[in-house]
Amino acid sequence: MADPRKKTPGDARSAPVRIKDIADDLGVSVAAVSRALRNRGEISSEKRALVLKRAAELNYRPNLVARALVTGRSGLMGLVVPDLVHSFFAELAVALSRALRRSGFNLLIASSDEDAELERQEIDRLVSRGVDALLVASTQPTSDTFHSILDPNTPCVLLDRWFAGLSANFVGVDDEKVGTIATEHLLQIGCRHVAHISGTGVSTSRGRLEGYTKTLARYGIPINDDHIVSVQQLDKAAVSGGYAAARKLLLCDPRPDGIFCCNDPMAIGAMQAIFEAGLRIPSDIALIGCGNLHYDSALHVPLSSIDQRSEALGERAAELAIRLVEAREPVRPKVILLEPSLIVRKSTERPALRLMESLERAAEKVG
Amino acid sequence: MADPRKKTPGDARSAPVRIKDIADDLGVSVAAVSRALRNRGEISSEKRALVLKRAAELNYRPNLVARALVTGRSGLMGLVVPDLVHSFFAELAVALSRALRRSGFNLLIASSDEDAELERQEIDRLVSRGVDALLVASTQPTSDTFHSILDPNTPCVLLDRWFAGLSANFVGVDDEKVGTIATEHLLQIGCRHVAHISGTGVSTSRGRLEGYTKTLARYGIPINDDHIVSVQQLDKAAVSGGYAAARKLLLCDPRPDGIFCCNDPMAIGAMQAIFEAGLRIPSDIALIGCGNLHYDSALHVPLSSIDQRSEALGERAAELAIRLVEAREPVRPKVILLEPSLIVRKSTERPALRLMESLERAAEKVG
DNA sequence: TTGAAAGCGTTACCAG
DNA sequence: CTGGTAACGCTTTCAA
Repeated sequence: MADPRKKTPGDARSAPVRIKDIADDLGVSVAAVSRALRNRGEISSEKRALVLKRAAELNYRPNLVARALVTGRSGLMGLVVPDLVHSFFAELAVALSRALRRSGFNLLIASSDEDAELERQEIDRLVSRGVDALLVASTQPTSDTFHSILDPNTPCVLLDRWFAGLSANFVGVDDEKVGTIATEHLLQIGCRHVAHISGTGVSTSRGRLEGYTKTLARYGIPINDDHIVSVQQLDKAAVSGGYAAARKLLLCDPRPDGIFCCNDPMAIGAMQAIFEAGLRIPSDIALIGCGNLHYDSALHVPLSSIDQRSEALGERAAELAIRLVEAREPVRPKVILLEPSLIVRKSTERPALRLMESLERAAEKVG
Repeated sequence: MADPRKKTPGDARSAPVRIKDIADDLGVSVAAVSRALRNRGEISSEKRALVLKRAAELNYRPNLVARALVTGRSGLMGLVVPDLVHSFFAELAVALSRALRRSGFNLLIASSDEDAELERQEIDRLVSRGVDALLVASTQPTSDTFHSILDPNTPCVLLDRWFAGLSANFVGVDDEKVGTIATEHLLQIGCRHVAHISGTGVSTSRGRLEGYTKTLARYGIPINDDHIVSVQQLDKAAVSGGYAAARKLLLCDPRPDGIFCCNDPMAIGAMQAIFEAGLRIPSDIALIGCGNLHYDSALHVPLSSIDQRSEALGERAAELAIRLVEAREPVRPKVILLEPSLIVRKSTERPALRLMESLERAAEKVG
């Protein structure tokens, strides 16, 4: 007798086994099998054992699509980032994916290419796919456009970037502090003319710029507008953007002796420009980036950076997203601000600092 | 009048709008709305326009989960890699994701952590989720274990790594050629003692090793077993593995004057070991890796590498996977081998080579 | 404890 | 061209 569920007569592929198949096979109801399989609801332990055994034999795989349709929960989370090629977002995606897996969620990743409209489409699509929550490093220009995109039924966590005035879930670092730490570090190693290569449009750039200007002010240093250069494509063309910006800075008078870059790829571009100009790092110009990417320490000159804690960020975001999904009712938006930290490498190591370090090391040994 | 579809009485969230809502609203059948929305089947253009307009007004989003259940196609592809933190796989994931998006697919990414059992579980789960195809850089030890994992109804494309004797779809580079190009390059720049830091267990390592030994043989150079060091954790701990392996190599007599590393992270580790030993690259030891990662050119010494064409690989794999999904019947397995290419950077630039290059450049100008 | 049956939102088949 | 309606595989209520 031919199996009516075979796709095509000559096809070797057999249809996947369903709950009903197990039920028929065992002469019990589908309800019982469903309960046994998930170890839920009332069921005798003998029957459960029987079902489990048969399911294993038949290599039964639950159809998660069907389950999602009836339960209204897919076990999927959606991640939207501006550019997955930018290592910070790749690292973030990895951390998120890891953390979510532990709770049985899978991650659906979409790139917006720093295009607000494309981001809208991707979010729409993820919502259509029934993701239980959305995690997005948004590229929207304003809080309004962002809000208009969201689906009221899908909880959302903002990553890395936030919007003024928008009450939303957010996980990221304190960007003003990022700017403060970096700028202060450059000042403390003796830089007199600290420049900044900035991004545009997003909260991270604004916050870091603010940390930069406030710190200079606090140190009584006048702000030189020429020493602040903005790069348009924050992530997509960061390296070339940083390169171009640094070249502009090198023409300034006075020439900067320290540059704080909005992110590490920009710093890599800047590094290249500095070398091409025949200058040395850090002796002529000290350089610090932001993101603390995995390969920073292996760069031409190992790059000092501000750690944005991509791993912790992923964990905390996953945690928060899961809590939102679990909550039956809407929950008050939560903001998680992680502390950025300074990672000193060769690109900002000046003799003075090296001296201090060796003193500290000596002190450690003594203590 | 209370909407019976509201989740909870006090809840501001309203249930998503369905086809049925539009149908009721317009006084037409769900079938008509469904057809209009997808622009399929017979339907008058006036009615279609009407439906489309109302759908837009109501901000209708198709429920892709329901659609997947009935059509048996999810529009999802599953990617399984050993370690997403390894840049090669991150770059591959990005390329794949990009290519798939153009055809309306989303990508579900899972990491196996180089654990065969975990890989099995992840594949199971992706199949459960109804992915239309699987793309996997497998960590299984043998062709048999791999085959036993697969679902007969879900087409699969092997990425980067393949299994002897398994007739399957595969997209990757020709690994023996990788080994040949790298080894030959080191010989041609004048290395007399070329060592190899190898991986274990997977086809890529075996192929590259084979290219290495065959090339030495072809040049009439006896193989020195001490000059071949294997690293266990191919991707998870590649940097530290490369570091340890290089340290071992530095103790050899004769000491290698050129090292071909199985991948770039290993080369980064090796680079560190070489510097720590007070040696210079490339003058004391030339170094070449494999993968041509984005940041290679910004490293301490810009790293020569064999390009594995992660972008093209993603593209071709996406293409192939889509074809498999589209095909109604099983299609004969296809193997796509991409040509690896040599990327020369400072880590293998020897005076002799520079001379040759300038000669070539001069020749070009003349020609 | 058990099983029958009513959905979940969509598509696809058929009869008008 | 149109509109009922039966699936898709599963969970969950409800009555036995």
